[in-house]
Amino acid sequence: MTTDKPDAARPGKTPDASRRSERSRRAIFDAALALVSETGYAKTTVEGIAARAGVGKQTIYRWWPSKAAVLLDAFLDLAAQANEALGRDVGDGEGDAGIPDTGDLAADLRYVLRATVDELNDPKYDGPTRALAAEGLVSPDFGAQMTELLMEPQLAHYVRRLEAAREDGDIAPDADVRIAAELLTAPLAQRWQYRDRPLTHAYADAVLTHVLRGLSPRP
Amino acid sequence: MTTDKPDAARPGKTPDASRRSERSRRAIFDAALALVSETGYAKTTVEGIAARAGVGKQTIYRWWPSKAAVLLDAFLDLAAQANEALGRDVGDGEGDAGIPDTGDLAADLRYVLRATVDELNDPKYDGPTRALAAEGLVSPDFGAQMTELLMEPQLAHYVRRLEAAREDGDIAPDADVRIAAELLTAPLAQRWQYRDRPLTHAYADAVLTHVLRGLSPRP
Amino acid sequence: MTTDKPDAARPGKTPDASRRSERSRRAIFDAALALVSETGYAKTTVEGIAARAGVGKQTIYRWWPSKAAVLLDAFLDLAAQANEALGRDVGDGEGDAGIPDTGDLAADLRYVLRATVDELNDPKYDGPTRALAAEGLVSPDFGAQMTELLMEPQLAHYVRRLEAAREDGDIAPDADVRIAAELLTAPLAQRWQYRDRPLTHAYADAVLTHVLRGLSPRP
Amino acid sequence: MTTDKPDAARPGKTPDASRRSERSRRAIFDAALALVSETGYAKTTVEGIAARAGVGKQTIYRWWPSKAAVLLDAFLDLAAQANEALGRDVGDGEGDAGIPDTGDLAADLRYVLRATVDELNDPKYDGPTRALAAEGLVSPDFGAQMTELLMEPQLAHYVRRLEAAREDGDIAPDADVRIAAELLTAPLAQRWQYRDRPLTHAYADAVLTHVLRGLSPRP
DNA sequence: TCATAAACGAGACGGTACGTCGAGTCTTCGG
DNA sequence: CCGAAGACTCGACGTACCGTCTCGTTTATGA
Repeated sequence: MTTDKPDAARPGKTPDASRRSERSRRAIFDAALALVSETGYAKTTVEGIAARAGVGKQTIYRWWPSKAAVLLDAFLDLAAQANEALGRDVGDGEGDAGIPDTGDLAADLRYVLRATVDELNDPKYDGPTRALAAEGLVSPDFGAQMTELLMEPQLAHYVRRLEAAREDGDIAPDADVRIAAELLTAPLAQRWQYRDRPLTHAYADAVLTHVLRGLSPRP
Repeated sequence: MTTDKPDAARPGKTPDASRRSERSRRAIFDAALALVSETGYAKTTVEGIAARAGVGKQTIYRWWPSKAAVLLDAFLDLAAQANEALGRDVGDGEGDAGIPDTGDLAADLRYVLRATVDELNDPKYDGPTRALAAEGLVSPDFGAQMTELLMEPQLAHYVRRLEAAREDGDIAPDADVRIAAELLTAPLAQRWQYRDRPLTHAYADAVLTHVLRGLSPRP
Repeated sequence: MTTDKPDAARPGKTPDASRRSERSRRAIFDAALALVSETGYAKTTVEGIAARAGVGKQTIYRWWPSKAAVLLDAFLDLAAQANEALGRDVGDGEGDAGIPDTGDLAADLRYVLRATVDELNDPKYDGPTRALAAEGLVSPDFGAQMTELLMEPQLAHYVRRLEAAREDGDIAPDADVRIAAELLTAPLAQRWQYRDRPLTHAYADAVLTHVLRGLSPRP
Repeated sequence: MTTDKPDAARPGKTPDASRRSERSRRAIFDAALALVSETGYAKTTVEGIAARAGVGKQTIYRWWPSKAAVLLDAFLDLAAQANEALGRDVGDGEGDAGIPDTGDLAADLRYVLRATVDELNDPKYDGPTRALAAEGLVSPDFGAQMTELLMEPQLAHYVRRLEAAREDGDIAPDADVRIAAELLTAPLAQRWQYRDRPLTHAYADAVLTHVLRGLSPRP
């Protein structure tokens, strides 16, 4: 779930992960998220995180290669905690619970899309999310990690639910579920990114309606 | 077309735009774009741009408030040049030509979507575009400017073409053309951003197909 | 007189000395000397000097290669000022005034040796002098500079005065004036260095007596 | 002979000296001397010594308060070994053997002064000696220890030999033997320190000649 | 047509943060 | 149960850029 695997990834001496201070790790995550929320990503410095966490700078550089990596880990940790709190921690600990399948495709998707909207609007997530997205846009390696750890798992849930729907005959047999998933999520992300129009439940519902219309089986 | 309007916007003494050196302006744009392409946005510095352009640092700070603003202007300038080269410089110089209306909605949209794909895949645009998007994600003011100057005009073209189609009866009268426009462009942007799947003409066509199916008038 | 000649000595870009801020230079000297006196050399940091002088660290590193070099310059400056204050600024500005020649060798030497004792006992000079001597002991290049700029000129004065005395027949014609000069100064320096016995005028006089006895012309 | 007496000197828990590893002690001395000789005092670090000695850092800090103290001990140990090798280890283990008294004062002094010159020129001793002297110059406590343990015993030998000579009538009865001792040793130390002129047997002989001339009894 | 005021190149300045190094302390584990 | 190993906090290092501020040097009107 985490990214701090310097085992073989980074050059130089490899620190002994078994001796790592969990106390410091937590403090660093808390400090990083707090600072990004309070002052924005650009003004958040490694030095600041260390000071706020009551930790030596070296303890950060020992375990992460960059500010962005710290934040990604902190964010993943946050997400993991959230899932755990939901009592839905299933399977291999990968966390996310998937999309419910009540038999009513529209209702199920509406539920998760609205949840996504709420999350994107939550200031607690907004700052860090923007920071990560920005970093991922600009640095390919980091972006690859984000896509793999955050984005694709998310899309996979949609794909699975849509596949189930296709088997149930709820959507056209020739529909491309991957594309359908992207049609559902991308517009929300774009509104969030552009910031010029409100990102609301109503908007999510409208997107859903249009997409489902295109997926419905022909008579 | 450009953003350098310190006339009333910035505090302090206003430089006399009429005496501005066009030579320096061009050199700064070229240097900025080159450096972003070559070394990435993060490693591009104002000092570096100035050195490469053979220009004093102050000449940059005199006309732009930040590295991002320079790049945005450089990018807009690049786009303007591209449009001019196409011989389509119409109207007030806003440049973009809009979406052709041949009567065949699918064909028209396919054309522009494919062009968008090509542009996103062009390394000349990729670096600066990512840099700008990243900056916009993280700094609201800058993002607002980007949305207003780059994104919304783009979406507006889709909206206009789709409205025309609706009047022609090519799509359902109750379709929300704004949402339709977002459904068309957002998935492409997302693929470009995620970087884990190829962004191809075929993909654009598939997205188009799915969206149009949802828009088609009911019999 | 000063050491800051990066013209050809240091690698990288050479700063333009003509644009140098005299204000900063003075502030750095003052801060450096004050800190060394107050807290000792080891606890004096470049960062501390910069802060105390109200100067950016880079402004120090731009002009000096190390803490020790700053201090050497500060010290030379101090000495130059002292000489200037004495109204004895003669010749090429090298400052030092030489040893008086009243015709009475013993009296002349006693005068300067006692002055040296006073200087070594002056807390204002003690700290910086020890710091410089320590640095010179350990780093050959720096030591060479010190010897050349501080020590040898000093010895040269004694040598000149002794040569005059030899010509006057005040000391044996076969006496080695260089060695005599070293015999006069080295014991004082050693007492100062060892710190376990007081360095007094009486001591200087006693050394002088013994040395002169060895130099006196045989009857 | 050694300095490691944390018994009452240092705060905190006193380690049990009886269980101390002689193996580690030796390894630390060897490593310290080797590193100082090879890379200089400033670049020698406690971490480096520990690594080279195959010893934990704590094992050094348990027994010595500072890098300089380690080196002083190592140096004293080296000197003790040298004396032992000469088979002259007499008395309380203080080591040094004193100056021979063959009846020929000049010859005896020449012998030890030349030996001193050789020692100062020996690269094995040069590095550590400079390091210790530098530290002693700058930190009074350490300097006091050095003076007491290294310098004064040395001078005492000269004083004793000169007193014997005075009793034998070889030098003037009113000569100050302490000052004479300093006149003999200080110039050598100074040449070694200044490094700009060769420190040779001839130089030692010349110093000796001048000093003895001053000491000789008046006819 | 030239005087003069501006924009310009250059780059030193006071700062902030970087990423690294070592000091000295504290904890864990193996012989 | 000592000692190697090494992670920890702390603080300074020397570097890179930031954005501001002079410096002469063009340059391009407008008197």
